[in-house]
Amino acid sequence: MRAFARILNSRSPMRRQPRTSPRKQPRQRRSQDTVDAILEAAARILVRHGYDGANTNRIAAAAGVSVGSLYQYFPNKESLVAALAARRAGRVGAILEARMAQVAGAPLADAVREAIRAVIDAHAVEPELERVLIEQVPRVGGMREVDAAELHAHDVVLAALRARRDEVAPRDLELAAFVITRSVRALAHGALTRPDLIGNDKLLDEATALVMGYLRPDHTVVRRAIGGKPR
Amino acid sequence: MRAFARILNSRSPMRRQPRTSPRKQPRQRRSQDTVDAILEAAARILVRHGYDGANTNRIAAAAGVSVGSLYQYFPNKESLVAALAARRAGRVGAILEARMAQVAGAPLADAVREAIRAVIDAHAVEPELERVLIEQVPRVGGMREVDAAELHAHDVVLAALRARRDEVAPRDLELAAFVITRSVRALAHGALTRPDLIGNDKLLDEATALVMGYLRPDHTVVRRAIGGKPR
Amino acid sequence: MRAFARILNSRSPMRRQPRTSPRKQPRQRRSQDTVDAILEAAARILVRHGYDGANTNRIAAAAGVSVGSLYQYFPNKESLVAALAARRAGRVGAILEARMAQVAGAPLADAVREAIRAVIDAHAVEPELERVLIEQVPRVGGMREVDAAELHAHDVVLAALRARRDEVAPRDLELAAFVITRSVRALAHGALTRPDLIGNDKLLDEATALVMGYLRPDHTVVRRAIGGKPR
Amino acid sequence: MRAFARILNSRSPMRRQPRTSPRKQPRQRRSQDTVDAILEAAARILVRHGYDGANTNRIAAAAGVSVGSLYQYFPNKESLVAALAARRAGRVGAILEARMAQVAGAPLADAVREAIRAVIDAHAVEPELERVLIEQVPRVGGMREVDAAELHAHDVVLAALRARRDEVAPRDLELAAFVITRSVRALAHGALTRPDLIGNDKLLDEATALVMGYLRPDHTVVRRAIGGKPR
DNA sequence: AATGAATGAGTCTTCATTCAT
DNA sequence: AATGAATGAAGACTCATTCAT
Repeated sequence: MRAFARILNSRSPMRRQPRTSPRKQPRQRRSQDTVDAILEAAARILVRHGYDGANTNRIAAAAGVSVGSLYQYFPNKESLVAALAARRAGRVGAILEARMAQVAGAPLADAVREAIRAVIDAHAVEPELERVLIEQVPRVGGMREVDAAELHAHDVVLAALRARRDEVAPRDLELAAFVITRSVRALAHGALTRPDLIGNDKLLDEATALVMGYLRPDHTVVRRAIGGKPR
Repeated sequence: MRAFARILNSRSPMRRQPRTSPRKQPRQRRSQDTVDAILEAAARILVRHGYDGANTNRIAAAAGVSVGSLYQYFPNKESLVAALAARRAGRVGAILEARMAQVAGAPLADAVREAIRAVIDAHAVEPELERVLIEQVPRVGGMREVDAAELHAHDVVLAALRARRDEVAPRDLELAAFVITRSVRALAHGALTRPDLIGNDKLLDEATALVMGYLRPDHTVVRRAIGGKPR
Repeated sequence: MRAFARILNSRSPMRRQPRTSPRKQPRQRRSQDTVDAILEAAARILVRHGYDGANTNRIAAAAGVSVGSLYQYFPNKESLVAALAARRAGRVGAILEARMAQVAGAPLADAVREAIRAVIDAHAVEPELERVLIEQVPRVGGMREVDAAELHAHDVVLAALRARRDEVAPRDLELAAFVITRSVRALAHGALTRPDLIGNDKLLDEATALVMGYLRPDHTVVRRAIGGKPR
Repeated sequence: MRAFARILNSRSPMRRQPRTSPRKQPRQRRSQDTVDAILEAAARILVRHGYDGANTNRIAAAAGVSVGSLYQYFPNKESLVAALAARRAGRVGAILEARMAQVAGAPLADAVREAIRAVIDAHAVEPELERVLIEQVPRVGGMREVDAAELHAHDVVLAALRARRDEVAPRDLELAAFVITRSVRALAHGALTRPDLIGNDKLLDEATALVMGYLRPDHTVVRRAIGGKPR
């Protein structure tokens, strides 16, 4: 009963908010391979055809499995995007957290710069997929996993700010974390469409200047050492 | 003949990129009313049901016209979103430009603050619709109009930066415009989901601090006069 | 939003009980023709392939219309059966009521016989379709229309019994109506699978004897005048 | 290869009529337990979700076995219903036959009453399952087992009528058996939806009156002793 | 210009059944 | 014997779009 199963999911009139979580955990080895193949294929198709151009049959075919298998593990099309997004968000979060730990003792400017570098790099791994996910994730709905990841980044930043409470100007650290997280992410995403910002540190320089100027307004940024006079 | 129509439109493998511009300009007064009714209905439906839940028949019905009439003025579903987005972008751009002109002679800090206020306010007029558009616009494709609007904002900011070339630290003004435009927009959008930032100047304070810190690293920001010692 | 629309329908865990009522009333002449064609085709397909073997695409094709048109007037497959059943039930009810009116003044035995004849005849018009409907109707769910028709028959019989209150033995007339309605219908249906009972009055004789024996236990039935001694 | 399998089975254009008999007889004790578990689960699922909502995977899961095991004993979904129906029919038949034997020497009126009581009672054991089976059995096809059971009831009644040939009015005893069997079954089924007829002898009284009036039109029924004058 | 009936390709999703392990 | 992952044909249903009226 297709209709029946769906009934359980609806919440708001705006969105049907279908369960985006995987249907069942693969237990056997074979299953895990299947799941991986499906996810890889989904990423590929998504990149090549966009969300609307991707359909579950196509994805299954590209994965070399039957649609049935796909639906064995993913309750619907959206959950595929959700899984991909969750995977990605997890990676970004892990990278960020690791780098933050590394630079915990470094001077603020260095720490900020390295953290931002981590975020930019993390977002640039699979830029195509990244872009599709950015576009599609919001419409796929609640997506608790992704939200959780965003929150995670926010928390990591917040923790770092608290640890350096006396070094930074903003008093409302929660709000500061929001401002920083949002801005840096926006820049990292924005870079995806600006080829001139890829492969060099230009964006990193600017983002660092932006955040440092915010955290330490009295701070003098050395943007480009090369022959530049201090600004 | 849907498939057929698509073939004519497709350019990249990724996206079919159909024409998003209106089909024909309404000339008579009655026509203009019809177009407005359709657009209002589209906005309403989009807000209430999301892009996927919106269908042209439903929109036409909500507008009190027949589907046929809808297609008289809009070549396809996406063009509706495009029109809405263009309309909105136009408004934001106009507001920004006007405010910029007003504060052209004001001190930098004031100018920045007022410009940001304009952007935040402009984005908060119809927050629901705003959110839907943010979510859907990217997937609707190129959307020249919207891109144009974004570009317009960018240009306005760039022009302002050039006019104050000697007052601001960044040397690559184009890049600076990118950084500022992106960041502020991200914050304005982010506010949409944070009720605590609506109806007060908290976000405005922070955004101003962010941008000013970027433009004038040596600048001392007065965030909240309330008992705060200068940072 | 397919899923969305469905949510509204569910009631018991047992059955999704989708709306079986037509989707919209055809207004134009063309529409009515379409609806008729669909219904005719549905009957044909149902008879030839059974409920499970019938699919909406096939029915639409047989009707010479597109699936879309079918769904314009019928929300789902089941509603087709419902419409057919309702139509049929309506006819049977009308015939029964008319005949009842005609024999209102006749002797009880004659009235009973004629009413039963009406029922048997009504059920034998399209025996194939009849059989399919009998089989499928119960599973198609609540089917208010059909229930209503059943109720109608029950009411007609009950009214007749009340009018002849003093002529009939049973005291609980409502219960008697139930017994009679059920039994006669069962016999009429049963005849569908017994070729030997078609085209003659054998079943009519027996059913009349059954009902008369029930209503007037003291009554002497003349079953077949042919050489039979009174029973 | 579902389609393929069907080709092998199809006989009439109307129905594919797959084999409904169990696949193999369980020999070991464990196997029998498995079969029982499956049947119980099938009954449960059928009652709770209806035929269409029941699927073999679900049934297997509910039975605590794998689908594979299910298919080890039942060639297809329909055979499950068939098995259930056969089981039930067998029980009803056995009860009827036994009761008939008991009242073979009793006065006709008593014999009839007791036989009917047996039928009503037998049908009321698991009313929910009963209803599902009534609804679904016809569409599951020929169902030899069930037909056989029906036939069995018919035969038992016919035999009894023959034994009392001189006591009963109808001359065509085969036809009389048909009339009686059908009517009583219809009433027993009908009672399933009338709560007021459950748990008392009302229906039994009426059914007895119906059958006795048919068998002995000259017979005086004593329906309710309470204050009633003989009818 | 408007209407709204008609279209039909396309999509998601299910589930009976098989078969490698 | 049992398992349960995999299969994939099949079907219900939607909705952007067209076009006769």
